[in-house]
Amino acid sequence: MGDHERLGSSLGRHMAAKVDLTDVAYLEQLETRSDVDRDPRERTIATAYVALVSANLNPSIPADTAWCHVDELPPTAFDHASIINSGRERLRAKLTYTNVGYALAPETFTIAELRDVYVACLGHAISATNLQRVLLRRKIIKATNDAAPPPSSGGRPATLYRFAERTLLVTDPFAVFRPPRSLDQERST
Amino acid sequence: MGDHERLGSSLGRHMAAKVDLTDVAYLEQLETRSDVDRDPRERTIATAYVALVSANLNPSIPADTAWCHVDELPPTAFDHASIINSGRERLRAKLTYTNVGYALAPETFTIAELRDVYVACLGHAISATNLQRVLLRRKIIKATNDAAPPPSSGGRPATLYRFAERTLLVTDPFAVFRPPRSLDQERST
DNA sequence: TCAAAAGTGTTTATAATACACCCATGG
DNA sequence: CCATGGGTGTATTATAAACACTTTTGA
Repeated sequence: MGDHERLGSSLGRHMAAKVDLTDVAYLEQLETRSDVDRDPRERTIATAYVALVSANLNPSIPADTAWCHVDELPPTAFDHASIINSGRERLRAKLTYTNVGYALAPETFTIAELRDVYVACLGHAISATNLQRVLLRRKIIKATNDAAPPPSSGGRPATLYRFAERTLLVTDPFAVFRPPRSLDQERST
Repeated sequence: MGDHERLGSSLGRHMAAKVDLTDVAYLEQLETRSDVDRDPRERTIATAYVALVSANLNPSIPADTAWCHVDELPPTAFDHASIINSGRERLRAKLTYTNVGYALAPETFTIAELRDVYVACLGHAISATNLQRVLLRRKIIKATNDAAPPPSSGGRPATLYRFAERTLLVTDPFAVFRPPRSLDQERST
């Protein structure tokens, strides 16, 4: 890292240089690991980040690098597996109470495509029907006037949707212990 | 920090030495700040932690240190205000989906006492009635057979409660996008 | 006209909030 | 017996999951 650089921007520079990942749509610091023996060769401290890129991009990567499905990761050195797991948990949580999905989806997409992205992140099946309802109710996505052509096997054309905002918004801040509804809010309902 | 020490244990050592805070019930890493000019004197990187202690403790602290209500903090140097705010948000969120309150409450307590702790953390009013219901339903707290004596002004004695577990448990992992209920789980209901 | 895929209508379940009311105590 | 707080019963509201059914397309 350069002496006059922040950790985040340093990371962006390295990713662009090494793996051609110039279109990181969302970057979030995960955690700093300081275990004395995380690397047996020498004392290191590592600050990990989560970087999200659109699922339709396929940036060229060097021969010693590869894309992996989280459930099929090769064995990793040191505490890397634990860090990856921690990152996935963070993403899983954020998908449920923010609009962070915008960073994983292309500009426009069908609900089925978005469902696949969510399934990959969450690790369990979810229905396109309910995904659509939830995201529409929260006004996280909205329908465009376009539709995707059906596959050659036939089928109804799928409406294309887009994310309403492409910056992080917390849409469900209070799961419980909500502050009492103020009179202002009551009037607006 | 010692060369052979983790960040967390180093922190514990410093807090015990400087502010007599030996009974930290919960410690969690918050974030690492690396802004180039966070300290104008020299380039520093700071990893911040959130430490929770029981609200009934009142450890002795040196003259240059003081307990402050979050809403009445004195002006702070560098990016400290922003870090403190970030820590409070973290605590607020964790109180809503984990049992982390155990780290802020004494062994036994009345619902009214616990309510005051929650109010201080969340920053808005919550009713003792609803707090009790939610925490009981989630099995985060349970009633003891004891009761606290009423104040001299009279009143019904308050049941004393305790936290069921005193280690971190995530009680509400899936706000939405829950995995489909398996047949196993269905049988057990 | 049938299969495939998308989307809607409607029911059900769950969890939290709101609030009226009852209980137990000290003076 | 009344003021003071604690606690319970119950209605309301909000949100999401489940699933049957309808729509729109290609062959």
